[in-house]
Amino acid sequence: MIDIQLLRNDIEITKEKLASRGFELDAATFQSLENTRKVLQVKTQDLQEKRNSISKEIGIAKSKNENSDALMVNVNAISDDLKVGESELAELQEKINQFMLNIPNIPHESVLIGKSEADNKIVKVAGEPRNFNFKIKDHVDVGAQHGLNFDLGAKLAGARFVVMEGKIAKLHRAIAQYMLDTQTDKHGYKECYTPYLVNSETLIGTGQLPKFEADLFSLSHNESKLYLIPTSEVTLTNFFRDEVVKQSDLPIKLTAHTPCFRSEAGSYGKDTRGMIRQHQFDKVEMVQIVHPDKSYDALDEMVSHAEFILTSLELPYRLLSLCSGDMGFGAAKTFDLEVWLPSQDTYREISSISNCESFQARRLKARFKSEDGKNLFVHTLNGSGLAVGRTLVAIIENYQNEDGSITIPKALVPYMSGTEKI
RNA sequence: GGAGAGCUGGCCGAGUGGUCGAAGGCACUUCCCUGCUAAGGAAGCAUACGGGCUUAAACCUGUAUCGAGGGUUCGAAUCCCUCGCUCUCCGCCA
Repeated sequence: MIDIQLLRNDIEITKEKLASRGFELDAATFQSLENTRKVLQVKTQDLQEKRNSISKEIGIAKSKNENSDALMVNVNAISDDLKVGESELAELQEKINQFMLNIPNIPHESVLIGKSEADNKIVKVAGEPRNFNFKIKDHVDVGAQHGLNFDLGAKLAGARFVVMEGKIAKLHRAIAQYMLDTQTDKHGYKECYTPYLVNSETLIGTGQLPKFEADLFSLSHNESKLYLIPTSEVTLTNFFRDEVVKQSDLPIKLTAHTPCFRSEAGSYGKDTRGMIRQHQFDKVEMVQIVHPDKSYDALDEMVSHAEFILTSLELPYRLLSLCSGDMGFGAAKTFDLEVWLPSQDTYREISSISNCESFQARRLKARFKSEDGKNLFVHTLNGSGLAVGRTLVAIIENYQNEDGSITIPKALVPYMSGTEKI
């Protein structure tokens, strides 16, 4: 959620900034809601004040055994107006709240203005795509003989699900373990295990709801509804919902390896082959909760933490700075890491690292107590470190051999019980 | 699944219809005293959102908040209903 004061004070400037990411702010609606709110709130609070003070007098009168009939008449006279005012005000505030919840974050000033991924800026290209002296296969074909089974996934659950068996399942696990160990032991994140099902408040906190319900899987439980997490950013960041942490506790760095569930509504026909786009995939997520002055340093740091995985796995990649039109709903600035996929002759996203500034914190009421005793919103950041499934794809393709075997990247050999090739 | 107990400020904990945003204690902040440490004394110390004033802050003022939501009442932390969560016992269970 953006700061409502930005709309009260500088709505035209804010509207312009939001337009750069393709969001049209309905300023007229906001201003009319806001004008009504102001009048109604003052009126209602005024009536409440009257009721409270008369009620207090009644209490005093009763305790002295004095007659309070006249006071009762007074207070009854305002009660109808008050009831109407209170309910209208509540309704109006809910409308304003919904309006605010549907506004995306404002891009940081360093973000390039652009419409789509075509306008993203390549910051860095690292590693050399390997020269193959044989006809390469994609990960589906190479993986098939190692236990990567899409037919079985489809049989059990439908399209966009996969079963891994044998060595490929072990490699998948090895990748996740390696990432988790690296982010904890080397980069100082605290390892966490979290629920895979969450309630709607949690998803509102990180911004998936109310706007992106269609992207989520959900299930009903008793009277309520639970959602499968689309990323552990959701659970890790929500640790701090309604919390005030000490300034000295910052920065807080958390990581988790979890499955992620996405309905992929609206991506029909996209990446239908292979495991680039699955309903269920594993990811090692990094989250940082930081002081507002430090969030852009933290962003750079997190990019380097994700890059380290690619570098140490010796996978060619590039780093992109996303333009305003391609960023996610809650992000003020985002870097994507893309890994080289030889079968597609291109780079594909394998990590996305965002600074949400105070956007999520405001929804979450996640604050820290500053040195002068004030409660201020923290800044929240999240990034993949990395997507496990896509890393598996990248390894299968980049490390494939002519005979169909796959060389295990050096960094993963210890996690494969010493196996150097499968 | 059955039975019971509970949920109050950063923490502990009083408060069963009225001057309660909430006693008391701990922690914390400032000051005083004490030639270290310790002890003692005074004051302050929840959050959110409005309105006023203001460049802003400070400040003044109002409203709301005692797990959440609804109800009764002139008035609810306190009474009623629904839900959530925690704990104890029983049953079942990986």
